[in-house]
Amino acid sequence: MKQALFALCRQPTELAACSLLGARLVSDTPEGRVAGRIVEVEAYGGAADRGSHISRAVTERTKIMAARPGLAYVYLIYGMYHCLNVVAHADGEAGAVLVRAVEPLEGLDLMKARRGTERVRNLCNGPGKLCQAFGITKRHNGHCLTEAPLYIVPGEKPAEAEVAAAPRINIDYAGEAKDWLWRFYLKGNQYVSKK
DNA sequence: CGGCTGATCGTG
DNA sequence: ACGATCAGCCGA
Repeated sequence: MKQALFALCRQPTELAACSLLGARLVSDTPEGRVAGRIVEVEAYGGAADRGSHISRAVTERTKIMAARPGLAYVYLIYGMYHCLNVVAHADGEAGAVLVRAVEPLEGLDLMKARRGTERVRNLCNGPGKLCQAFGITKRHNGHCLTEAPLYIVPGEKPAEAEVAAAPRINIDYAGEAKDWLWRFYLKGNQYVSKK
């Protein structure tokens, strides 16, 4: 079970990204448990991917992208939101998968309270939103995602026909890499962040 | 569309 | 030390 996530994350980042679709993300806190199904991800690679944090420089913050597959890379964006990534890459490479959207399954009331909305579709349909709903902060940076209190249970890899590939969002600075089809989501799923 | 917000990182 | 930048979200 734990080996399953490690094996999934130890392959080229874009393949790991696809394979994470359908997996279950669980967060336990003193306030309760929330859980959901991953429905949208983006792959961010190593030196060759100008959209990726680590391609600019290997720094204290970004070096985790080259660390052990299966760890969480959580960072603060725009001063107020967090983004959850899963370190994933082939041996000797670097990369991480951004979890962009989740379909809420468990702990809906807690999610609603944390998010300040009653609309289920607005709870987890964005990387900052799902971190808010799941209580994910920089404290989870470096945490191993096979372990409580924040963990991922891989599911069946979705059939290729159910997966859509698209350019990644908000990386205009990434040169030619901005056109790479490294965003993946489940076709027709209503909890995806954008159509 | 614009405002919010602060860690991060290159520059001096 | 300083300033530019930013893999978002919200409300109008």
